Amino acid sequence: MTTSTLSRTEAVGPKTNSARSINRDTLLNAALALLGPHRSISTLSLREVAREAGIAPNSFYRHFRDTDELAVALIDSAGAALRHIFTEARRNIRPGDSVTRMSVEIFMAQLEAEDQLLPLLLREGTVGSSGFKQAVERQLQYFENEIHEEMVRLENLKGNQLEDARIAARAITRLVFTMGATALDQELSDRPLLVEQTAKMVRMIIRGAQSLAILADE
Amino acid sequence: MTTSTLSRTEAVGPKTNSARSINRDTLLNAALALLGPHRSISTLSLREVAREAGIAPNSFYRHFRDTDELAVALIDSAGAALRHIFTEARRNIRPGDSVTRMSVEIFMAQLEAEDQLLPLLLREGTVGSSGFKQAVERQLQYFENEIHEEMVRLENLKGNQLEDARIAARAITRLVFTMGATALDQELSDRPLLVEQTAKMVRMIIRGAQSLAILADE
DNA sequence: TGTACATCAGTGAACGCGCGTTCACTGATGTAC
DNA sequence: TGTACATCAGTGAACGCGCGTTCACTGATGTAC
Repeated sequence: MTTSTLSRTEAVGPKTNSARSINRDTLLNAALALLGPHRSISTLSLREVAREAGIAPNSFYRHFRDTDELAVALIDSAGAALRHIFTEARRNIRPGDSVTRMSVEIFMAQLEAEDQLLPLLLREGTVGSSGFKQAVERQLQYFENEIHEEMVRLENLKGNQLEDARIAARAITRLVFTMGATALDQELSDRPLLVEQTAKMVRMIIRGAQSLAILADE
Repeated sequence: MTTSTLSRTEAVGPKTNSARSINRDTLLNAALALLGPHRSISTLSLREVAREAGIAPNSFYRHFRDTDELAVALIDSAGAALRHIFTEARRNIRPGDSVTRMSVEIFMAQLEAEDQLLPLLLREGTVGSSGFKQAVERQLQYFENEIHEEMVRLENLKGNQLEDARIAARAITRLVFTMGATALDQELSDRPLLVEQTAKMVRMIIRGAQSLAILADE
């Protein structure tokens, strides 16, 4: 996982050539530092990122073919961060409402992460080159699979059936990320409300999926 | 509502000065023509739009202060298109599943509209200037209100209660637009499946909201 | 341990380009007397 | 109906700027003999 604040040209001395201190991560962090609610990945310029990273513009090419390749790498980093959060969430699962819990955990992680990694996944997923979009879809797929797996596991225990658990998982995925992206634009004081709302939405979907499954059984 | 193909400089003769044929709509349509799945509003340049519209770059300023103002106008057009679709959908409502029906109607309208108006509402809503974002939120709010109203109306008839119908309406809104935006990037042949999935998601939410309401009653 | 060489991440200078914005202008249309 | 004037949507030329990309380069590091 990218840690978002690497040493970045840590005063090895001015103008030290070939200091070997710059690598792909340095550039990714520089890009992250430039992003924000009003700034999307696709508007980042090569020169800008290079400037932020403290290297000459043409040095960028030593690490990435172009800014699109950097964008994809950024998304993959976000995916890694996501995986990390899942692992943590699993560790603290209480039985009963763990899907909701996992989802909300992700939601909150989006809000609290000091880097802007996670929001990229949905906020930016709908615009950009096709390579970039595919990278985003790949990561969302992972989220979806995790949620699905967890739903099936829990519902097997309970003896219920879930109709189209996969569709429910997909709905949850999209909702959580959309709400997360929305929340980032809101006042800090509104966030607890949004967290609660999102949890409710997730519960509705799960409950609805169960209910429809029971109907289908009869 | 913007009709997406106005007469656009309809051969009045070459170089006819002050032909009065160019207006805000002409520029909006030019902008629309440039947009597509890989092109977001925020990347449109003033010169590009002017070129597409067939006017000199500086003439742009006669109609809009800058491209951001044009972006907001575009979103408002999308809102008008949305309202139109709602009116149509209402006209053909069958009792029983009309919220789902309305939602899916919107979803399909997104896919079929030859102009790219509707997708803008969610696809682009998460990036851009704050003025732009607010414009998007305003239009989504309208969608949400319509769905909410319809849910309450129907459920009153049925004698059920809906817990947090507003939250359910919000969830439906976000889902429908996200799925619509996703669908635009997929193969045409995959779309029927996505329509069905989206309908199911909406049903899950409605059903879940009902179910949670009944629980809360007991 | 030395020497020769390949590799690799960095450099400054330069290119042509599209951009947003400004300027002073033109000529058609609408309005007042 | 004429004349004078204001308004308004268009114009071409020019500006300075940041951009992506290229070039030939430098000098440190790693490897072979």
